[in-house]
Amino acid sequence: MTTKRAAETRRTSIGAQRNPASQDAILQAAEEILVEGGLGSFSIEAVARRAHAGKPTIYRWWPTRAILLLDVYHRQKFVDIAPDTGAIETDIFQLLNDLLEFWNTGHGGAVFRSVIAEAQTDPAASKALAAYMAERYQQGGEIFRRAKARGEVVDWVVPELAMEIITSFVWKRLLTDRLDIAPEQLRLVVRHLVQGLKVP
Amino acid sequence: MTTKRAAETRRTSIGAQRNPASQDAILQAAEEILVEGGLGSFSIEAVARRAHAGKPTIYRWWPTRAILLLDVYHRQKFVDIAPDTGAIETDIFQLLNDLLEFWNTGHGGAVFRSVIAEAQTDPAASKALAAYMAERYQQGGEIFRRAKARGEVVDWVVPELAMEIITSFVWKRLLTDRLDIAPEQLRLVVRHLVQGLKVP
DNA sequence: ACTTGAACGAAACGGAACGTTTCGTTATGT
DNA sequence: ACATAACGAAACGTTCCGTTTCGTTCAAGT
Repeated sequence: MTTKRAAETRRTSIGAQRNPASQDAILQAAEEILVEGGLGSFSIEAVARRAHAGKPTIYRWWPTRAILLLDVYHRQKFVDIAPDTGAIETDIFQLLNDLLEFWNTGHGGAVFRSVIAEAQTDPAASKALAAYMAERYQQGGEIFRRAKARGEVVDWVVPELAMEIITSFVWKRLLTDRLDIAPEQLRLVVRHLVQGLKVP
Repeated sequence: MTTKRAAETRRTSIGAQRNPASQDAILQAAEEILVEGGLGSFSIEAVARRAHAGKPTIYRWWPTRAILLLDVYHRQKFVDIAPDTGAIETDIFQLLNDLLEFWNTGHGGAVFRSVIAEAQTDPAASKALAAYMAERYQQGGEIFRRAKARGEVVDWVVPELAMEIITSFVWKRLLTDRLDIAPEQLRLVVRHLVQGLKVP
């Protein structure tokens, strides 16, 4: 008997290389803690305990709390950022609807909230979040580029800016715990948002 | 000599009542720490040190960090939430412009960011923030009620919802450190936001 | 006038999480 | 075979938590 106890469950080194089992266990534990208790109960100690991992192992691969959070966040399956229904209004409705469903039903909402909160403290997290969002606007802007090509949207619309404006609303709802938006209410919101962008 | 040292600078009890001097010193120290170092360096210990106050004094009047933050926040001088220029577009432009200036030049931005971040951890802060925002939308909605009375805005516009949508954009900019919006760019944003709400 | 009681700043408490170091073990790469 | 590196566990000193204890300074009630 080489170890004192719990030898059967203890993960150990697989040599001079990263252990994927440890990586998975840590990321899963981090996500679980975040979803169950929110950012308030999220600590490296807690993650290490839950994952049965050593703190140095976590610090080796995720130097800061923010980096670990972002890694959890990026593991999430994401919704289609640029649906193509043929009309701008239904495109936006579907985009926001998918996003709300992803945040409400999955773990995405809790994790994303935490990332945003962390970005208010950690400049590195803030930068990473900004880069990510810029990419999202770029991709999502495709909705408006298509609509402009169809002649559905006026020419002064800036696709990336329009995307930012539109997603800002659900951001705020996420951060203020008011994601329970009924479909007809969401339709009204979309109307407020895109009515003025359409060609009269 | 009754005290050992620093007797000349030490605030003391003024009897069985709250000491306004201590209250001021604590709130000012809290604001300074928040502005200088952000929420990351904001702790009750740090505030007590800076204010030369005892921790029990702080905990007596501000039971939680969130309550202290909200108190600092409410001390700020606020911009006019419902300017009346006679036209919806210029009303909104002025509102957002004033808000941006307040956040950029004063301490309002840093403090408000911290309140939002704190609300992601503390449910009580979240509730207080939600109540405050609801009141703001109610007041700011006056812009749209006036515009509707003038026949400038279509009838399906919901004043409070429109206000929430419009302020969501600057919220997101505040939280992602991108408040440097040039006047002409802000004018473009306002155009995106209100063009569709106007009577054709 | 005297006593009671509450607020004040300072100091110290036990507990939790921080980020780091030390250790013995495991297994890869040379 | 041997150096190297990752692993989990344990312990380190530090910081902040929220609370308690202490001696003081006064206002309020008797």
